[in-house]
Amino acid sequence: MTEINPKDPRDPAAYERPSVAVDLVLMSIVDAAPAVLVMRRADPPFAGQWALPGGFVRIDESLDEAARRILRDKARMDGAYVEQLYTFGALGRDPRTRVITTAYLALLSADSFAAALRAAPALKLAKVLTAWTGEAGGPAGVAIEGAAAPLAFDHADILGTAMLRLRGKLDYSNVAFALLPEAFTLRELQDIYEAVLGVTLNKPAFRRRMLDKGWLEATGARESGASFRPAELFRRAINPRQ
Amino acid sequence: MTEINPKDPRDPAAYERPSVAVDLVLMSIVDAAPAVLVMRRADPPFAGQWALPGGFVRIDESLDEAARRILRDKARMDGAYVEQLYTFGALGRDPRTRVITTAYLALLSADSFAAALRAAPALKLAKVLTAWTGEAGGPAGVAIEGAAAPLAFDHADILGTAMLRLRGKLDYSNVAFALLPEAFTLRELQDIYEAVLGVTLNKPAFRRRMLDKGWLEATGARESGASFRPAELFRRAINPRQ
DNA sequence: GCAATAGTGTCTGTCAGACAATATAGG
DNA sequence: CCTATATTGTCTGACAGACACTATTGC
Repeated sequence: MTEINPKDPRDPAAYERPSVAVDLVLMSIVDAAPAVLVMRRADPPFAGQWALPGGFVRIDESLDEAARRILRDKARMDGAYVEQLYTFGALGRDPRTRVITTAYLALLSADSFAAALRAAPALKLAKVLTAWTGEAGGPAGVAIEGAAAPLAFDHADILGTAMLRLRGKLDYSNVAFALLPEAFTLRELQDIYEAVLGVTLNKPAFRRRMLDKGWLEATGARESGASFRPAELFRRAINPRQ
Repeated sequence: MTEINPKDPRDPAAYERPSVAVDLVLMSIVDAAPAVLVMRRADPPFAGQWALPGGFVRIDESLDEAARRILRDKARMDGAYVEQLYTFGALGRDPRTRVITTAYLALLSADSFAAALRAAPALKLAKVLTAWTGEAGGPAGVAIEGAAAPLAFDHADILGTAMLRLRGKLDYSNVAFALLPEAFTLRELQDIYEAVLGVTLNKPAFRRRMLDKGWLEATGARESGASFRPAELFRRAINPRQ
């Protein structure tokens, strides 16, 4: 279908084209630890291994649309927080043929995460294994049902990049809210920060800092069910002042 | 050459493939203002308009290699600081055919910038026009020889993304050094920060902060040629403590 | 000595960490 | 009242901004 004419470097049709895919890093914080949704590969290459959900980009959809479609089809999910992460274009990353993949990062609340696991049986929860070795970043492994499992392709690199991005954005943006349900307590918000950053934070200071940012709005409601003083529930402010 | 078989969603060959390109944002700070190198397009689409240097990714090179090759071929430059910026995959961004482009950001010193302009006559210096409208970001225009000029394709979006990335990384990384020559004064370093952030900074505080970070190393040498007290020259520390 | 910029000292307000004290739900 | 956690108050040290002061070069 495509005639290769290597004579004209300005003509897009003069180049053999790579396949372009989108892979999703569906992350949440479960039991105070980062977790990601993976699927077991049925076919070669890497048959039997775990991989991030993904798919090829169609010729009539944008990259963002492809990410949304795969989120919908493979995780039965709509309306999550999604942002482009990085594009992986090394030569040997897919042994079949040349595949360039643009990874997207989606952040889900623990509730949405559980809902996706119920709605899409092919998905499996994997805990992210991160050696917090300084700023290096590097690839991140996963553990499934307690046992370390290798990831297919370069998906460990993708996951490592996702963890770095998430850590980096916590400080200066409000992505943390994407990992929480509509209403949440300050303790739950702090748990998110501590799980992602891998540190323990000072409670009064954290409280002050968050309230001063103006990102939060009191709902007036309180937690229920605990046998001690219930915490106040907050939500994301409608008009956050920057 | 490629047989389309839409029946098997797992087969890369089952999808019509987009063209994949790489575009470079070659940035520097010239006369205390952000500047970028552009080329005038000779052929349609957007013939006569200005565009970022770029090219199609070959089937036997990685994305990073393609960026380096284009840097070498179009800007006659080697060894600059280069990082991947973002991948632009909207549907109509190239009127000829489906082209997905991965943009790379390269940071150059004013000296390297001038050298590239001399070595590659097709390149032209363009001043970046940024309306510092809050955090929005948005597209950024350019001015060439004092007159505003439209950019081809979605290159204004790419440039806007580059400016945002540069601004964001100044605070927590040492990218500023990539915009300076080997040896530089603290005033020159501060000029970089002020030009990129669009603010004026306090001199003693800036000095303290930079020296405390441990990224700098005194060379022992001093500026020369000025008719006033010469400033001490620093270089990037070999073993920066984080 | 003069001009112009480099570099330093000091005060002050802001803010995060530490830690203690108080508040409040269920039992 | 007791337990466990939420929420608040206060002290303190680190640090950035402001601003004045001293240092040094060419002329």
